[in-house]
Amino acid sequence: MRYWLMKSEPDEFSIDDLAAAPERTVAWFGVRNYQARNFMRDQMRVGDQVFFYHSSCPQPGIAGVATVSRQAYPDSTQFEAKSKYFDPKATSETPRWFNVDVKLRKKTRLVTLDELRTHPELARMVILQRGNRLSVTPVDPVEWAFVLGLMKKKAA
DNA sequence: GCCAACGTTGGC
DNA sequence: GCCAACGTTGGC
Repeated sequence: MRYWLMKSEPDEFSIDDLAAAPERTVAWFGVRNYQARNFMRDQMRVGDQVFFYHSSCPQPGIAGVATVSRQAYPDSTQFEAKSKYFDPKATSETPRWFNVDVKLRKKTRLVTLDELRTHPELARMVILQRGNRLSVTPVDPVEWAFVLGLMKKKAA
């Protein structure tokens, strides 16, 4: 089993939206970056654990824990001409973009980006590296456990 | 709204 | 296959 961090802009889709979704599950469509796609398509398996991260918002940070509930399959929005995720080069025979389904396990307190940065144990987290823009990144098991510990504490 | 970082595109 | 131009991300 692997650990991941997945970014979402709360204006688009927040942890509360996930909590309110049917089955507390959502198709993680719209990823249009090859590296992120490859993580989803080639490495994510049902049962993998996911940090749900709020980006591009006043308080960026990890807002909850989710799990991969369905293995990668073609992202349907790539075929929808009116979608902003439409890809004219994709066909149903040779889809280009894939997504997994993600199910909420629990909303947690917001562990902010600022707070993550204060811990030397997390200095190597991909999300904390300068210039990092990947929306799907692997999380080291030791880092995962450390962040879970932070979630149980009060905000710093 | 700025801008650093980085991915993609397309001319050659 | 190089690389300049352009687009996007995302923290600040």
